[in-house]
Amino acid sequence: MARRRQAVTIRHVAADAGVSLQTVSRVINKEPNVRPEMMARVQDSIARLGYVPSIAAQRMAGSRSYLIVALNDRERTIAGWRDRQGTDWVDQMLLGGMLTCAEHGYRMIVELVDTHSDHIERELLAAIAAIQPDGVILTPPHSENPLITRLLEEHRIAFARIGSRNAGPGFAVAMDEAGAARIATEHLIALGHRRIGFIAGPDEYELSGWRTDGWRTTMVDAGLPTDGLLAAGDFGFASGRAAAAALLGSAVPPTAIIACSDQMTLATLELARERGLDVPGDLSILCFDDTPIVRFVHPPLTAIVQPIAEVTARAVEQVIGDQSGDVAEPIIVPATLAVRASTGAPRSPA
Amino acid sequence: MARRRQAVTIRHVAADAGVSLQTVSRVINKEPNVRPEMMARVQDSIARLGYVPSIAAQRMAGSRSYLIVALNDRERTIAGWRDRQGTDWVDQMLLGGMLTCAEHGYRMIVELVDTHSDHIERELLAAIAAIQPDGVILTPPHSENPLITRLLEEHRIAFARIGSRNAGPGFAVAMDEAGAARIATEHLIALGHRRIGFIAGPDEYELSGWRTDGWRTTMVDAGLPTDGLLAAGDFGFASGRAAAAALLGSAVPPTAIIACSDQMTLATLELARERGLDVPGDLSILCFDDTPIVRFVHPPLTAIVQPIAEVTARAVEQVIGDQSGDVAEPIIVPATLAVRASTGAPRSPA
DNA sequence: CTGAAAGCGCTAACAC
DNA sequence: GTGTTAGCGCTTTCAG
Repeated sequence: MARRRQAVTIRHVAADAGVSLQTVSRVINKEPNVRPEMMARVQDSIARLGYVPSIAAQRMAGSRSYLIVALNDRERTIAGWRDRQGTDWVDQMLLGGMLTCAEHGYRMIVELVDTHSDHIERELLAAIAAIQPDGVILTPPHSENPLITRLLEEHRIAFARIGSRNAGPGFAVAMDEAGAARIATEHLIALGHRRIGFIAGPDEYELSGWRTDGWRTTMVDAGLPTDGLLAAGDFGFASGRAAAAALLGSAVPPTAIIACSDQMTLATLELARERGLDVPGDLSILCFDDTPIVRFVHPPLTAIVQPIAEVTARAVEQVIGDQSGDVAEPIIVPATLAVRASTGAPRSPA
Repeated sequence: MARRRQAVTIRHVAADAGVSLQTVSRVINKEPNVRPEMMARVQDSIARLGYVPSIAAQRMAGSRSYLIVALNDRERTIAGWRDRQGTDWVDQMLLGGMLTCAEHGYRMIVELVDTHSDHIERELLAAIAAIQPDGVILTPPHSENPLITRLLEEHRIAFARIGSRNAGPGFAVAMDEAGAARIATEHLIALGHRRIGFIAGPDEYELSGWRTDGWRTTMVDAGLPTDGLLAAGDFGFASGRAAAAALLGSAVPPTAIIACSDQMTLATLELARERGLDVPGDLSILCFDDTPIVRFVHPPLTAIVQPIAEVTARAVEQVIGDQSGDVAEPIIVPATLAVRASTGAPRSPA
């Protein structure tokens, strides 16, 4: 390795433009109180010399590091990568996060830490000490981890909690779960369905409740029944099968089912197929997560598209723009619906 | 934002342990010539105080930045994320890259730059100046971009070229394309196929040639014919369809086809289906890329699994360990085969 | 509005 | 073996 030194530093620029270091610094940081004429001269030198400030030096001198850390759960993230099921949560996070960071001259560093671990505080502190990020983006399940949020708060590092709506330290940025459930339900109602089943997620996740509420409210608003149309799962395949079996086994089974995870939806599809139900003729199926697997199955599933990229982008904006102090309202980003072949009008009007 | 300062610095540690800054520095950097007793004392202080060196300060003082930049093509990467086809190239890169970096106390920063752009040099220089990475991992198509490799070489930054085998500056780390083609071909031969078609990629990509060679050599070694069994595509769906049509339209059509991209393979599958060919009964199909889409299609496709994570891990190791000077041989990582339902014994022995 | 001085946390080079 | 000195590139004071 070469002993590397900055090729062109602020000193070169200052010399070239015939001004002091300080003036160059002011121009770089877009500070006021610089004559346009000076500014132009300095910027010209910067461009000509191809000068770019060293973030290490900037950080050292007490300014920003222009680094944002995206904190992901180690176990979960690695498992997702190893399984290769095509889940692109991280990719969408990068899409929204990196590009937004870049727009503001920042960079994003992905950091994996164990949520369960008792030394999570040490891990986080080490990352903060080493990187000295200007902000941190928390992803589930870190977003709700008080050990983490407290630490960040104490260290006065701006952070956002993705998937969280609770007020509290840091910015909460989440998808509109209830709204998504409403969109899904309304889509089915518009197709003519009246008995719409809902396979909810586990209670541990707050979002499960929001989604269920969204479905229920929409049904009630439309004057439709909800009794016997709600079943709970744990996001896993087996639980989805059981829930679907319960719904389809009732006296007057639903003509459509919304399931809150791709696995539960696939389970529902499998069960429907086994029972000789045509999809969507006999049963419309709607998935609450637009993973690739959901698109390549037959028929391709109508699905709620989670705006991960958008949510992350908003989170980054908040963190970068942090005019700290004001307790911001949670930011809620709307979801959209990808209509595919698994939903259609019920064959026999219910 | 708080004006943040390092909570606990090398100075605190030195004071706590009652030694000089330099001694602490030596311990941190595992330098020799420190008495075990001193070392223990310092390490105790470090642990107790929870000290972690600031990479900014380390870098400033002329040491390493412990940062590795993974340079990806902007357009391509973003398109992949937006399309959401489930391609997990980036994820696999992160899996291999981040974990290997972490093992060595490094961190990986993903950087997107435009290959086509004429200001690519400026973009790269800006990234280098800002981040001052200790190494760079080049991914296709950057790996073969002389503008990039020359720049890196001039700046004496260690780098690896993923997917490249040419000697030259930087470390070349690639999948064993020929070996993969051999594995694929041998798998089909073992099943009893004698007429095995091959849909190659475009010539612009060197790997196309390596794969074709692997197939041809294996066929010849087995005493099997290759005439009329090779067709070329451009990795896209349409070209794959045309190539498959050409192969299947010949006087004695192949009983198996290997296609060099998922799109071309899917095109082959579609064509087979349209022609009423049973897969794998009438036609075995093997894909040269194990993307999620390939796994969820019916039947799931037997596919070559590209060891992206492993390749990236090796690339990072090379870059970090860079004992520069020695022109290292290209590192070739073997591929594996995921056997699924799209390949089987030919119905009628050819 | 601009400049000069001091120092961020750490390591290289040199003393002892 | 260990400590001391000087500075990395930049921004923060504080003067002019």
